[in-house]
Amino acid sequence: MSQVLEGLNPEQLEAVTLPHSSALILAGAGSGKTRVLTTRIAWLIQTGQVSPLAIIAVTFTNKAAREMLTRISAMLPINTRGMWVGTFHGLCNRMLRAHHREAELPQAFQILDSADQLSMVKRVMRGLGVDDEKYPPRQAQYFINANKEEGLRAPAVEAVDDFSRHLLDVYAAYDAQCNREGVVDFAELLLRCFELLQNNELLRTHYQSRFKHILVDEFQDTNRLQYLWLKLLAGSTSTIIAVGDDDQSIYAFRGARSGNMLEFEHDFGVGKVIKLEQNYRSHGNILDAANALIRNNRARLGKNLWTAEGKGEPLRLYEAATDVDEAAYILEEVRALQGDGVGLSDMALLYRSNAQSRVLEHALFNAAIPYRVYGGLRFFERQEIKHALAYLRLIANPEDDGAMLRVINFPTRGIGNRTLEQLQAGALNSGSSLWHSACSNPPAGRAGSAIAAFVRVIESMRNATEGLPLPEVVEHVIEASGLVNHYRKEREGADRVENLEELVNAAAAFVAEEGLAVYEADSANAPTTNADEQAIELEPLTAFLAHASLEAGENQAAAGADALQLMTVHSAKGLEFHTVFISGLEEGLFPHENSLNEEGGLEEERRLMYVAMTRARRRLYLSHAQTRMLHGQTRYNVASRFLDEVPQELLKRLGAAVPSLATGFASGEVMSRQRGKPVTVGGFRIGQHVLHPKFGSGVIVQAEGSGGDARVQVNFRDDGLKWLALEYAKLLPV
DNA sequence: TACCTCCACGTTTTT
DNA sequence: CGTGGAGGTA
Repeated sequence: MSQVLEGLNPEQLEAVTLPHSSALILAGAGSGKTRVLTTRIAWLIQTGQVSPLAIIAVTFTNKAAREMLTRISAMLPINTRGMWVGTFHGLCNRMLRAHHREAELPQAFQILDSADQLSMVKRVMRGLGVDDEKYPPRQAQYFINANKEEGLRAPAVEAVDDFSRHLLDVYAAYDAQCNREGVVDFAELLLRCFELLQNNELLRTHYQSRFKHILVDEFQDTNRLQYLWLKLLAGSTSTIIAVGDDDQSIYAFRGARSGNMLEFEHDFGVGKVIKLEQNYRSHGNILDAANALIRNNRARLGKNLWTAEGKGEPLRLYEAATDVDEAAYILEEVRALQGDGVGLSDMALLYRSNAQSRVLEHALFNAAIPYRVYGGLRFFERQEIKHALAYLRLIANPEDDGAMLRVINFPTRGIGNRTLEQLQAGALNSGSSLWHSACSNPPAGRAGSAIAAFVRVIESMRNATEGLPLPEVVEHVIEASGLVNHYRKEREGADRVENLEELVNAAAAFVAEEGLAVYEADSANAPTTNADEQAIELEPLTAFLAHASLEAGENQAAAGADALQLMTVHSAKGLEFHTVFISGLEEGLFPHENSLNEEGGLEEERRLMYVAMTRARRRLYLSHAQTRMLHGQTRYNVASRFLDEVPQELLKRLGAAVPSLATGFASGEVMSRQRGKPVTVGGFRIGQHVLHPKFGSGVIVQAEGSGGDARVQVNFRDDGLKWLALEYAKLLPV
């Protein structure tokens, strides 16, 4: 028996050693799914069943892909280079580079990130003369992506009304412009790759027979197009091992369809679904609470986590008077835990939406507790970095109008809007790129010479960097472009200069580490029907630019000392901590009010809560505030319904159980206590919890009038905000 | 061209 | 309340 199998539980073992048939593995939180995936790969190879070249493993994030490669390397003394392990986008990129001609792309095609895509959409809309008031570019961008992710090109989409007809025009023109410039967006990577396999039988059968084993992580997050791509790649001879957890599907809002799991079972004739239900992360009480909560969802495949460990501590529920009070409480507990030896970085402070972090950060900052907020700007998304990349893109491909527009006047060179308009008109007239138009028929006069100067800058950069190693190319460009000089002169530019220098290091690291290897790997001994695949020799610069687009860098503030982890529940997925604080558990916030009108919205919110709870290993805090400042006004919120769905015997209640004027309305009283004493209207006061025969329970948020005209606004847990006349409404104080 | 003021807006996010 | 984008002015 192979030693990689040691220590697996029966279900894990079954999943790892499945025969060559497609399977669905329902893997709960903390059940060792990554271990199962990597061990299966190791087992397949070690037992000599398949060559590493016959395996393709797909993930959603680069982090997950790296983790997988690291673990495989630890188990097997082989070079993992020939193995295709990566994200959907990364793998499609790899395939498209190898077969760029068949895909009708330049080999050095550039990848647009969301921001690049948006500016392209804006540009196209301006060209078409579409009113961007009536058709917000963001919406057009969403429209394009949503359709691509359904596998639909513009001509395949049916226009149902005038509005969608306009958006379709934009979609078509946008695609045409991308083709002209030789650029692709994220969704295009997948769609183009899908179409490549669909239209080219030779390539399709080649890859279908090569990749005998397809393994997919986080399968519940696949969208329509990703599923179609997988299906096409599998053909009739390959098998797919799909690992996922429908209870952790929290990305429906961006097109993920956990329904793909059911469809997969059907399409691939999956007989038995393997369930990994033993949890190796959390104590029993935490799991019992999470299980009880998620049982309230109807749309489930069904699964119940258990642990061999003890029940552990009860969950702690804190009811705070205000958001500030909530923060103060959390801070106190963090300090106490720190005293007990729990590291700050082993504690996470979670919230539903980013706006909630401010109050928490403020409190932490004042208390001088180190913290780290996830979800800020990432390295390759920074302004100065994008500028530098735009120069590099222009060197690699002068047809790239987006790059040209970004830097033609940055640093400023006296090329204003007027000149730019002339240039764009010229390009539009001749149907060519801006660069071409700038070279062949530049505008007359001063503007013309400014443009000629810019053209010379780019050309001399291209000449000077030809044949240089990548880091030196980058170094030359950040200097010769004038970027470094520009930011040196700026007041707050020091950080930006530093980042530009860091870009040189990033390029050096890229060359030294993986970098190009991925593109070269196949040449060794891949059985191939295609000459291209054997000789992928990508320019280092092109590869680096693709890397920059596909991996925007760490999604967090600078790593470093031991720090408390602050993040949204979404970004916490996949992580675990000794202690987890889930804050803002209030109706309207979590579940978020916007979700209540959406089909399946509440269930997605509940899965989100489930994900949040299952992050905790040992201790879980749940908290809510009666009063919270949001969008500049004080809101009174009822406790989240999710708190009622947790068995009460698992909870230890702390804090104010009953709202009281003394503690409860530090900020509310500014409004309600105008003349030294609390305003009461017909025996009710603002912030009071009430019961209505039809609408159920709620909280009084505002009041106006008096006597017979007295009206109060109540925030009902189920029906939202309503104005009620006290004379008629049968309100009961709670 | 740079700065400033005003206004609108305000889930979740990876590639 | 805070931010970010747009538009206007020096």
